[in-house]
Amino acid sequence: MARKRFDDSNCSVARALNEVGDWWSLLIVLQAMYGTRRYVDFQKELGIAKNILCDRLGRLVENQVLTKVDVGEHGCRFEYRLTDKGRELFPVVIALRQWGDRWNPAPDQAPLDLRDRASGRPISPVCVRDADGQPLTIREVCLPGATSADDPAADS
Amino acid sequence: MARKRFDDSNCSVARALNEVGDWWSLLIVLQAMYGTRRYVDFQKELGIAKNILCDRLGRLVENQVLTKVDVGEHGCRFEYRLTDKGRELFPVVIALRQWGDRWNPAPDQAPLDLRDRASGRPISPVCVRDADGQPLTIREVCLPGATSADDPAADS
DNA sequence: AAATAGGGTTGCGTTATGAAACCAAATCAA
DNA sequence: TTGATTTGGTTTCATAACGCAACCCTATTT
Repeated sequence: MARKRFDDSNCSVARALNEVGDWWSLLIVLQAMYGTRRYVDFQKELGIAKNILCDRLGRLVENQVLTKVDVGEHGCRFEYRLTDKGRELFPVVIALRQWGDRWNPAPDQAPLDLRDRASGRPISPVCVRDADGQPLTIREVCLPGATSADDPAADS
Repeated sequence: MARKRFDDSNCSVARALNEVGDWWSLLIVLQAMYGTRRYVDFQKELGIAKNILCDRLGRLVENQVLTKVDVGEHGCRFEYRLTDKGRELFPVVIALRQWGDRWNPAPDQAPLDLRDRASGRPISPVCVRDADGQPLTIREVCLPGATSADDPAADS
């Protein structure tokens, strides 16, 4: 009946998706990372329905991904700002962006490249690394959650 | 009316979410990374409704995240296997898992730790790195998609 | 031939989403 | 001081998605 939630799942991915796993939440976080803070700006940038935006902002605040701050300006009374928790979604968002750019490139534009503010050089692809910083593929990692002895990476 | 899709969005995150941004798709990919390949096993492990599972598997195959392989075994005629595209969601899934473990730890169990299969040592936290491999926070990265000059990382 | 298992599809009721209308507080303009 | 604007919502309602159970078809065992 009700959409399944994963609050009590023993899988941390499921618990994470419970907070930012719907269509809009992660896009709101992304937009916040781009600097958007105000309700109307989220609405304009994302083209999201107002009621859905209210719901998602409220839920993100509730889950402490955003904080709602009263700034007493003209008709701009609140700002939604990333918390540390929200800010730490940065690798998730960037990994997703890189994946999207790699496998579903926009037909008419170059992928946006992110650069180190200090050096101006492009950032590296986000990847899983071992303790020494060497990149690891899925084949080289033990996945304790695995339910079979099969190689999860095989495709033939 | 219709749920919004982002096929033609100029944002690669939105395009990525279009393929794996719903409640179930990324969990199916995760389960596939754990080694699950068969329809019934996905259903058992995830507790997902059969019609939804059909829809999601079909969509993931359509988007070339999984391939459907006919293996002529007893009552186990198909396997769904990760493609290269699907396998490259590894950093996304791991980053999300680490975020979930850090900010929403399961009350009754230790976070599953992933280890380098070769050395047996735990993997590093997934993070965004500069060209030299040094970790970068959001404050140290230029975000060309930014719509304002505000510091997106500020929380006060 | 009958039972079983895998892999679905179909109905049906509940929930979520999207668009537009409406509402209320605070500010700005006249 | 009155009225128009802006921000940040809530309400209403139609449509789409989800969850569950029941059913179906094929292939394989027994």
